[in-house]
Amino acid sequence: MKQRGERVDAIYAGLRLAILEQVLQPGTKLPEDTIGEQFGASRTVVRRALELLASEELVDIRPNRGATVAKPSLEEARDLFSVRQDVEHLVIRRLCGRLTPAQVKRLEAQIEAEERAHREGRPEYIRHAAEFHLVLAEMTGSPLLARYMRQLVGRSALILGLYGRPRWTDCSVQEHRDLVACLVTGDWARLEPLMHDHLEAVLSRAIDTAAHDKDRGIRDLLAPYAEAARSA
Amino acid sequence: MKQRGERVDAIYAGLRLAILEQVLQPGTKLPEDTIGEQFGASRTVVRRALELLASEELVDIRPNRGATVAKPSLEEARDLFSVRQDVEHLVIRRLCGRLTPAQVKRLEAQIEAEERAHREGRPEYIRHAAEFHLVLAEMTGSPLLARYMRQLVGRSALILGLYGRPRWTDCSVQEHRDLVACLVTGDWARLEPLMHDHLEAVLSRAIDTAAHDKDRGIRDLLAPYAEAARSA
DNA sequence: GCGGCAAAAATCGTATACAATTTCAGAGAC
DNA sequence: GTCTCTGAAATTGTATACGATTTTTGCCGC
Repeated sequence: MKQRGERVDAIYAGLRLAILEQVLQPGTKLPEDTIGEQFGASRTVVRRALELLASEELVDIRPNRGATVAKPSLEEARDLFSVRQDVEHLVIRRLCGRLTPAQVKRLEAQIEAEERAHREGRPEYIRHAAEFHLVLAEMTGSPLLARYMRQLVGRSALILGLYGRPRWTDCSVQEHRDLVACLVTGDWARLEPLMHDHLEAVLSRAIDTAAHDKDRGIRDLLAPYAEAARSA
Repeated sequence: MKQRGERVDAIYAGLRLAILEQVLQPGTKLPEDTIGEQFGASRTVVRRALELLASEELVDIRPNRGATVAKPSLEEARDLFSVRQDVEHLVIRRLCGRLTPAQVKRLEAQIEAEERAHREGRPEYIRHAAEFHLVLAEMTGSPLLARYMRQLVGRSALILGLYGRPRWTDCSVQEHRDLVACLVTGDWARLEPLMHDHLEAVLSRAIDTAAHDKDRGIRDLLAPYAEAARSA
């Protein structure tokens, strides 16, 4: 028997990817039996994987009612994005003007991969774009910051899948290039608003339009009742 | 049978407290059987509790070798403290000049409890002092920031227990009062260095003296060998 | 048809069983 | 005395069993 927690990791990674790629959509039930059957593992292992995902808030476990893919509210989304803004700010403050040549090369390679996928229409470009931010965090040399960023990026992806518009990363590639350029030259004055606007464009715009749509939706739903009340 | 994860929480909370109060010291082995016996629960439940603690990095789980109370290295300690500095900075930036009267009252009560415990020589004053920072984070209204702070504060306590000097919170009470005063008046210029120095005094000083001691320890250990080499 | 209710099915929470791995103690070689 | 090796004990990782809870189903009165 494979002893180590290798199995847990496999299921964890599989589910995580499925969630982030929106194969498993928010709200989907995740019964332990079914998943275990799929992966050829017992509930014990599946349970552990689900608990790991819950600790990243990618799945929601409610006592006695099982796990579902997390479905963050707009409020939670806004909280997440505001914290992410702050943490990304910390990251670039630590990196600005301090990148080694090797790091710059790594970042350029990352952007390269992103651009290629984007040009060829492959959907991985989203993952590459997200990874860019994770790589930045890792370059701070702070395991904690990297850990936080990993969670933040993961949850951001989930939320964008929920509320976002399809065209949410149109100009990501160029913006990432600009970010690296400023990081290299240490141009903090330009870097700071660049990152802020970049994230704002990708994240907040998505949920703001979602919020607008939601309001409109409610208004539409209420319209008939209002009319009835008026004519009564 | 009690169905809900209530049992897990009980064991989790119990172990967490024991670790933070240094009843269980870093490095201590935490066998699932023994703990289960103590709490009257099966390994399944204990395991889950240990995994929760591991996700906060209060215990260290190594595959097939069981769990031990975490024993962060000096490097990890420095990383933690630098991130904590940054996160505390985010917290006060969000709160400065925005506290409601109710919040101020809550903070004063917290400091009151801390002072009383301190004056009466009860060791809970450490917990109260730590809680002060957690309460601040919760007041931002950001569940994420609060979560991060909870982890950071917990791990800080663990590390201080490991490396800290006993007199580490001598002036905590007064400093906390000053912090609240600045938060109320919105005196950012004074607040920012106040918080920074407060944390620096409590956290970094502890590990810096530890690092110094450690170097001295190594030198002492090497002294005989050096002497032998010299006389050879 | 259609809400309400009871029984069945599905699913979860915990305990226990067993195999795999690690740890430890003691015997034997040197 | 110290080192190494071997087998037993301790401990973990996973599977399975079973009671408890939730969800679904099917039946009934209306």
